[in-house]
Amino acid sequence: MSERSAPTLDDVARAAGVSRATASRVINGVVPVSKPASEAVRRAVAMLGYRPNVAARALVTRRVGAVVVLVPETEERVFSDPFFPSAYHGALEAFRHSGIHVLLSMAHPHDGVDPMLQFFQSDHSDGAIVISHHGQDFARAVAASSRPVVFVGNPGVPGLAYVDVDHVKAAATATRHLLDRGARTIGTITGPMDMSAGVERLRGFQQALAAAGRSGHLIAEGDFTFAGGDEAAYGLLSHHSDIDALFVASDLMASGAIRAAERLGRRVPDDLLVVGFDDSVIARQSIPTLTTMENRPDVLARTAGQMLLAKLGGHEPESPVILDSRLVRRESA
Amino acid sequence: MSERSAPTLDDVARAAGVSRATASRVINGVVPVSKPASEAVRRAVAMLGYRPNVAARALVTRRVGAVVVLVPETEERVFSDPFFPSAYHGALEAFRHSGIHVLLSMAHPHDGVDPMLQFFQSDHSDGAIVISHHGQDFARAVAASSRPVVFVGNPGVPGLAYVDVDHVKAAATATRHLLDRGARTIGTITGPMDMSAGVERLRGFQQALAAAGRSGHLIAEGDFTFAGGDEAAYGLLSHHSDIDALFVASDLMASGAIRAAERLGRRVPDDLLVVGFDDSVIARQSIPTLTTMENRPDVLARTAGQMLLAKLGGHEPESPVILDSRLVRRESA
DNA sequence: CTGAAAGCGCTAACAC
DNA sequence: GTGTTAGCGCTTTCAG
Repeated sequence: MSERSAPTLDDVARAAGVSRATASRVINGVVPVSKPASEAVRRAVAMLGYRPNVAARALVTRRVGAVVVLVPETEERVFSDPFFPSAYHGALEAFRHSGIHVLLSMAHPHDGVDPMLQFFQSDHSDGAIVISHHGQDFARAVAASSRPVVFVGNPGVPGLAYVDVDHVKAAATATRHLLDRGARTIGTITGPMDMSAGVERLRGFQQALAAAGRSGHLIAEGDFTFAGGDEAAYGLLSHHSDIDALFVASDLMASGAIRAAERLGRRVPDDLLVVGFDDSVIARQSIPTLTTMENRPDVLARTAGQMLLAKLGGHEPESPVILDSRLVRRESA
Repeated sequence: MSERSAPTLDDVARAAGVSRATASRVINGVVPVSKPASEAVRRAVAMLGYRPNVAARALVTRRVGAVVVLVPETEERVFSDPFFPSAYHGALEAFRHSGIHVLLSMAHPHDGVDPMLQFFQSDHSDGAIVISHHGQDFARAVAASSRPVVFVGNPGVPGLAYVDVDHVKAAATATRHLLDRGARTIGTITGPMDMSAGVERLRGFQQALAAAGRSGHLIAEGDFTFAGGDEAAYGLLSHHSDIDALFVASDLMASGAIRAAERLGRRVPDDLLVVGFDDSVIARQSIPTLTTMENRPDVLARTAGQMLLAKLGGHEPESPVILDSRLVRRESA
């Protein structure tokens, strides 16, 4: 309520009996400054309760001290798939001792990604990590900014930095596991076809099947949600009663698929083997527990954060960074 | 990559053949400006791809165009209780057509609330909505800022604006419902005792019991998490086998309590009546479905947002705003 | 090691 | 209606 405006650097300098330049130096820890001067400034800062004005500072340094995690998915989805909290956590970790804040921005159910884009392009942040983008438009729009961006997942646009999992290989591993378990007719519930993770996991599935001399045409497209997995599996299983195994491109969808199977009177794993993807908490909570491919959103995002940090420091990180995945065996297959 | 720095207002003005002031006027939609001038400016903006520099603007207007939702809980909790997404959604709605961005900030599991506080006090935002604070320190610290703040839930500090539910009344309603259903021995799992919602719901419980001539001493403190509800209920029920009804201060805890009851061989609602609080998605998904007290985090946060908007506009909103709650009957009681 | 001075890009009086 | 002129609070050459 005290309407006397906040103390400025000038006030501090005056109170400390030094120039504004010197005060600035000690506050920013810039090297050459004498002990008495720096102590006087420190005292003045404490006494006045001085806080640097970020706008003024940003105006000259072109740095605001914050980065943003851009998730072009609706809040509803962000809050319902454990992938995102984990990823956000990883991002937070990367910037933990950097003095840089990590903001989170998601799409509005009605307004879509425009506000996010606008926020980012208004230079409220020094850079961005993009997680779970669809298509290439968003990637392009984000990359058009003058600030550095790192993607989690291949943006499909040359020259943009990203971290990713080897989805093709991971999906092939999952599919081979199903074959090894004696599956004869394997279907898949894919991720969205406008996401590289969706497309590549499908490709891995098909490659593994082709390598085994099988055809991989039992495909239903999902959207990485529980309901989407349920629906896709229901359609696939009711049209193809001979399917005895399913590779599902995410755990959340896999648990939806299991529910669909139950509705159709098929038990997992007895009548139907299921392998998911992500090894998220859902895989452990599901009944039966899910055999799945490891995926570490926290590591992905942390790595992306480190790459972004490098870029902010003027270095160009190696890109892409591709993480490996391994099979986690549980009850469902 | 183009290293030529971004166009400034000066560039726009020059390209449009007007002064910087006029350019600024049309960009900000300030009234008096001639048609030809405004069109020339608009063209120049489009041609140059001009974007206002928010730092420079903020420096003079003292407005950054963003508010923040401060949730002093760990990300883990924020992402696991449906209360928060709903609240965030409400906040978003309030600012939807205001041109003001709504950021989300939560506590770090290790670093606690300090980074949040620092972020807010660094004036990265124009104001804040605080949701789910514990104790009074956080409220005080936030309120010490020069920017407006509105709380969801009574901050317990005089003079601070807030929206809340009438927890006492709601808890009493829930408890009376249990009595009406013939419960003889009613226990409660409370929220944290450092939160007003926790304290007041307990008070309502006790008042209702006292009014009915019963004693309300069967109390276990919970922490609004699933595991906390499970644990608290387990302890309470195993020490007091005569308990035949439970008022649980949140749905998430109530579903934990049901799990505990099952472990103790008691079925809900046959052996044990349970009333939750929040009417969240959990109440509908739970088995059995939960009888609960309505609570609308989205409405609470939207209202808080409207109040904050009023404050930003220089008006002082009426405070507190107290919302009513009603019983939602389902299977558990 | 320190101070003086020049802006960063923008808005807001204030004149015209 | 429009241009001129001050700054907003800070960092950063550049001299000393």
